[in-house]
Amino acid sequence: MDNHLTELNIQQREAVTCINGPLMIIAGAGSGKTKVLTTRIAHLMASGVDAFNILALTFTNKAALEMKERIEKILNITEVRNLYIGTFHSVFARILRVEAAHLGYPNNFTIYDTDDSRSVLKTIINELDLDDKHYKPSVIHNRISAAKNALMSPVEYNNDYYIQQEDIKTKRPAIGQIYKTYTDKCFKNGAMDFDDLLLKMHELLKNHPDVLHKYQYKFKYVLIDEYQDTNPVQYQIAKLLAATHENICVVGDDAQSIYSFRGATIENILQFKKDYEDVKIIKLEQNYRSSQTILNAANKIIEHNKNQIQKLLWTENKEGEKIKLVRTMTDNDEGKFVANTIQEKKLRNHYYNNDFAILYRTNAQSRAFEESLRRMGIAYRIYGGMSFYQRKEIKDLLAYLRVVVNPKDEEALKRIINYPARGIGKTTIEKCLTIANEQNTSMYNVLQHAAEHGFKASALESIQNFVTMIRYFQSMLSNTNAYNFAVQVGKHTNIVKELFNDKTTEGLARYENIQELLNSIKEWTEMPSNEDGELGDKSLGSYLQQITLLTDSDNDKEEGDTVKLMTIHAAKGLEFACVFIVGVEEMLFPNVMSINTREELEEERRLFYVATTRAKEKLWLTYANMRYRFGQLVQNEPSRFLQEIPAEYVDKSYAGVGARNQEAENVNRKFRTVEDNFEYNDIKKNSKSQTWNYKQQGKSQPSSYVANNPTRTKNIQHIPSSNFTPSDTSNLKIGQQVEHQKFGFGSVIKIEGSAHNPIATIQFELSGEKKIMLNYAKLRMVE
DNA sequence: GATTGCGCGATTTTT
DNA sequence: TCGCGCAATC
Repeated sequence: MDNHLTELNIQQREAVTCINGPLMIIAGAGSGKTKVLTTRIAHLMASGVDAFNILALTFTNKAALEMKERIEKILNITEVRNLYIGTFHSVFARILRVEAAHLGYPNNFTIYDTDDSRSVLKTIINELDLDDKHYKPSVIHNRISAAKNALMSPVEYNNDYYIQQEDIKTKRPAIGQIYKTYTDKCFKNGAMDFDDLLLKMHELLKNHPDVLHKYQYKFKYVLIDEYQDTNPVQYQIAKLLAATHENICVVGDDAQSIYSFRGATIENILQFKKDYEDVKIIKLEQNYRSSQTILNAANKIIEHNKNQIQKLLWTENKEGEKIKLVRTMTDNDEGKFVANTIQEKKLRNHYYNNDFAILYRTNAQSRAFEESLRRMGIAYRIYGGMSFYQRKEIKDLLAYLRVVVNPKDEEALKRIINYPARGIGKTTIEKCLTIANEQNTSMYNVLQHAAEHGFKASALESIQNFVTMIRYFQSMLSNTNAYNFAVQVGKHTNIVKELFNDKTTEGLARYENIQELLNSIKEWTEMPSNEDGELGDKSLGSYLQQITLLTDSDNDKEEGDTVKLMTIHAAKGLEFACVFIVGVEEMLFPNVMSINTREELEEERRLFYVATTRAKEKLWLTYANMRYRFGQLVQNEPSRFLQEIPAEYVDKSYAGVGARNQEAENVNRKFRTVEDNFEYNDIKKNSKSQTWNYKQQGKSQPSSYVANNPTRTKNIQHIPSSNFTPSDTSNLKIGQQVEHQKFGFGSVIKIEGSAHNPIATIQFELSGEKKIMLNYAKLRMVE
């Protein structure tokens, strides 16, 4: 332990060893923040603090995991397991699971992700007969989220004059009503959304002194990472938890606060000093990451912000190269320049793809870079986009698990009640919902007593079969672990089989995704737990709660050597040898949406600061004269931020129009043959099946690109035989060979549905299993 | 039930 | 431009 202390500088050591009382660490970019936090926790334990009494809150699972791993290197593993390290959301979810009854919630409450929340809102908006084009669920959700993060209840929302005026101005006066209905509905469904995890935690501590005391006593030491990004609820919770012992240590950097649009406020940093009289403040100002040039430039940039805590980052690192400013004609040229330059640097300076990051302000900018990297055969990976758990097939299977665990979960129920199709159509579902509303009960409860509600015979039978199935699952749940259970559900519902039979590229990917999900459940089931019951809960309910809080990157197994493409937001906390900040233009960066107030502009500047400080050795700033935006060619001025960097740190020789990417283009030409060899290597390194991380659902376009993949195929379209004439299918039999104009040849494996609307399930040779409505589809019987 | 076609809208987003 | 969501078709 002691030798870990010797590795620290004076300020870092002080931050680690000063264990009692309130402490605020202002940690500049690259100043060894994580090192300090982890060493501090290790030091606490070495000083005799029990792991069970330490709570460390982070913003991302990734940060939590990294901390855990680092502490494990210092301490033994069992001890680390007993620590409470996690995101605000995941830690609170665990506590709420234990304490749910105090709030009238079931232990197995569902956690709604953003999609679920929006879907609930959409239902409500339609029920209230409002126009969902004007009352867009995403907009409403943001508004409600903001209210929750500011600790504002629906009642307070509706009584707030200023808020009401705002909503009237935007012609959305019903938001308050929607908020109220939404809250009620979530409660009825036994569900909490992301914001509720914070809000309910606060409510729990605020209204239940016994519970508050329990956790105050338990968490004698509280640590909070990325403090500049906390919002008012998180702030209040931290304050409550730390009130007895006041052993609270927060780490943050006001200059890196970039999430104010999500309710985060730097106020919390300023308020901290007021809340705790004897607060100790330590500044970490030595930067271990960047070259002097890069760091000096960053310092100069952030100086333009009025609102900030004074500090000056310095480094002992080498001066390094100047920052290269690059102007290109178009956005496509920008893409080419970056790809060419990466190629050049790889060859000349022996960098790996992993050393490069391309950072942009908006996701839409990624395309030009994807194209040029692909053309050059450079393996890359895009971060952001659809997460694994948002995929349809994953959500479908999870929805079954959710309903079994919490039958009140209406969102999940609606998702699976007729998937795979089992004859419970729209009308039946509508009717259930109406009855549930009238009787103020859950939809599942209506299904359970369907016989009393006068459904027609066929619908009633389908419903009863469905309920029987769910009951069967529920009884199974008590006899087996989460993994076996999930496998059984997949089998029993035919979901797995259906995907298995779909031989299209997308179908294959979906099948693999399901397998991946099952694997992850298995892994989770087998993961060792701590000595404390709360973290050792291996039930399915506990799994579902934690899974919702995971994001894409949490599944991210290190995969190959790739150039990283991501938004600047996503890059926070990361570092790369070589960084390209692209699209450094007015209207883009700073973004048009954020140039109206000083606050907005300063946040954009902090964003630019964050981007700059990601670079260790080399930094390029690029901008284009013209680029396509929303299909229109627009001309942009270079960003105002560029002028904020003193000329002495910048190499402008690439910024002249004529000179633009000549050098890189020459290099490119010269090394073309070598490049092809590289391409081959990239394929090999990167061609392990990457089944998720697709940018958009259903598209077979992996965001991690495999160079010139020869196996990539378009779906083969069937060309109908010349003698194709539709047959009369009224007495189609199982086993009959048929031809479909599009799907090709196949054989009938099942016929269901009513007499006037028969549905045949046909196994096609090329297209997999399909359900065909015989009234519409043209089928030719093959002799 | 599943596929095609049109119209619309389009920052950032740790959970 | 491009992707999606919903309505019209098979």
